[in-house]
Amino acid sequence: MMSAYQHAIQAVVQRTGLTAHVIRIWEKRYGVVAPERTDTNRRLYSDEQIERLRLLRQLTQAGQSIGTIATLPLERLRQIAADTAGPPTTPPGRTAGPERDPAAMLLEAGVTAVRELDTAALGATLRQAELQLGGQGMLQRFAAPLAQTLGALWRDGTITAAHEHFATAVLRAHLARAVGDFATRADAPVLAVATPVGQLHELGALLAAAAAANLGWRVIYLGASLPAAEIAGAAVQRKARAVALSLVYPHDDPALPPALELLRELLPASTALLVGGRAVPALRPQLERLGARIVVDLAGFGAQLDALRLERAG
Amino acid sequence: MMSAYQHAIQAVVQRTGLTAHVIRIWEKRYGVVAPERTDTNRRLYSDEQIERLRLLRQLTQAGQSIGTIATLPLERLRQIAADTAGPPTTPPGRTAGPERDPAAMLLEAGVTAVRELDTAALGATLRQAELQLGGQGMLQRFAAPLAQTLGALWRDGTITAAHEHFATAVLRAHLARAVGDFATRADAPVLAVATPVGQLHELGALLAAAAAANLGWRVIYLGASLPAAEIAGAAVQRKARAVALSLVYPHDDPALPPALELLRELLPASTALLVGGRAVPALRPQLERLGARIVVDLAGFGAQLDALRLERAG
DNA sequence: CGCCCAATGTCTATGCTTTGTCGAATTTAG
DNA sequence: CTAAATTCGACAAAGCATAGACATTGGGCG
Repeated sequence: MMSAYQHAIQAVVQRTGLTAHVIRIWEKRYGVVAPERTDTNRRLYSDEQIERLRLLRQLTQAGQSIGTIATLPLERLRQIAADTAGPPTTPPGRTAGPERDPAAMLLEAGVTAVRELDTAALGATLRQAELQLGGQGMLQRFAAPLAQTLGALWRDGTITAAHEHFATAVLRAHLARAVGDFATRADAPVLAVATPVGQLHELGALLAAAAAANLGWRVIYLGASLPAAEIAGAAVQRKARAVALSLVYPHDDPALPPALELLRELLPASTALLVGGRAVPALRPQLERLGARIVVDLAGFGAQLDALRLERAG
Repeated sequence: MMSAYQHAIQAVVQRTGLTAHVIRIWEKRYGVVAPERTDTNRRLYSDEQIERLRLLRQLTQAGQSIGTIATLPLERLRQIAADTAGPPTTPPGRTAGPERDPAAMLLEAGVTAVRELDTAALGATLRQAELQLGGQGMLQRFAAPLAQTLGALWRDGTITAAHEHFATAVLRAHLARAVGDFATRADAPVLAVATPVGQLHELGALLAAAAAANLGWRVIYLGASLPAAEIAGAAVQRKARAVALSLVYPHDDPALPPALELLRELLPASTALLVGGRAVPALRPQLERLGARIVVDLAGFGAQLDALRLERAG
């Protein structure tokens, strides 16, 4: 998703919740963005421009007037969004270090904060990551790798379950905030995200939830370890277009296959089933039989969501 | 930071909870603030002015008269607000609302949002509660009762586990944000919050964590279902002054008493053990023998924390 | 004790600004 | 060929500002 691929205006509409009319008039009146054009004069937006529009919408909904924020640079918008949401007392004072890869440095800082069980430091690092990398960037280049790294450190005993729980709690808070912040359009498709019974690791599910929200879906995040019937019930109640599951550990829980079976059975055929996580390879035959869509990483997940949207739209 | 950015009046309305009318009339009658103006005469407020207005609103709601505090310097307002917020915020004067209790209405809205799995609505209600009731008020009069209510509705089958998980996830995000955002002093005492193995309900623990953060503690939130050794390890690593446990369900887990025993044994004597939750009565004899401090509600929890602080300080 | 007034929040009326929406005429995609 | 995008112009809804009226409340004071 961080590709240089250019999006048509309709995609921007879906991701931002703005109408095409508003996007064009903002461009005309305030010079909000200057999209590329095709040979035939269609607008083509970059990911960065989309993020900018998304922030502008978020801020105008928070009471800022479009006329005055329209021309501010992207980082400024991110910053204003950050302290408009949070308390005014936010003096992070942290300065970016040397030149190296920002994501790598942030990761290092994150791991250190987790080792030291330092809530404030981890929170600051997350905010920093969002500021420097943007929404999707924070997810794909910071949060997801951090979760991976912590999982590895936990398995080899370098950190304890307490550290892992701690990190989960803090990450959770930030990711969940992202899910809620994206005030999407009322007609956006609905996605339910959960983890089946016995699957206690919920970071993957949260990453998926945040990524989907970022793509303009309305997300119902149900948390970890839910019975299939409950997941299906929620999905049906909200007429979800899709259900996303994260399967991480244990890989070989005997309760898992029947739960998946039951879930697919209880869901209407029009509701897609997306499954991702470290435990997926072992279940591949069953998943394919059930018609589940297998997700390999966050970028792939985004692609699947886009595809789903088109299927239904067409 | 160099936030020289100026906000439109609508943003001030959303961030202070005042109406535009009141903001203007306060300016006119008392010279509360002197916002910049645009070329077209619109008001532009700085972050500092917004903070001032927010404090003024908070104080007038606590019974102060606007006329007498309108012109006080910002420093003084902060100071008064800090004093006023000290005890459980019970505005002495105008307690009897002309309409119904605002907390009750918010609760109703919250329950409805949960029933409908509406992330945005629940988030909005939470923000509303924080604005109307203040930090501690939101916790004691909204979040805690909401958790109670949802627990009851779940036990009698009115809502499903999915609803409960959903609500937990959203509440978690908001409460955890409160934990992380509080800019606490580096010398504040440390509190570790968790739930022992087998105890999956973490809302109580989160409420405790948020309340403690609100009172100026540095909180390490470890989440649910952690082995005693892990909890103790984290507490020792960070030299926690106290460990808070929330015990809700099951009441009669046979693994619980030994876990508590072990935890107390692993913790240094200087670390207090605070225990609360619905499962506490059944364990009272053991808890008393262990010297644990029993917490009955959030207000009591706050009192215990204050006491702990004094003990060590004095 | 009762009356009046100062304090304070709410509401209306009027004139500008700002901002979102719509329609029409064309062009392009699929 | 139908659906969607583009530009341009016009329009209407909502928001903001000023001034002033009005309702309520809580004392202060005769």
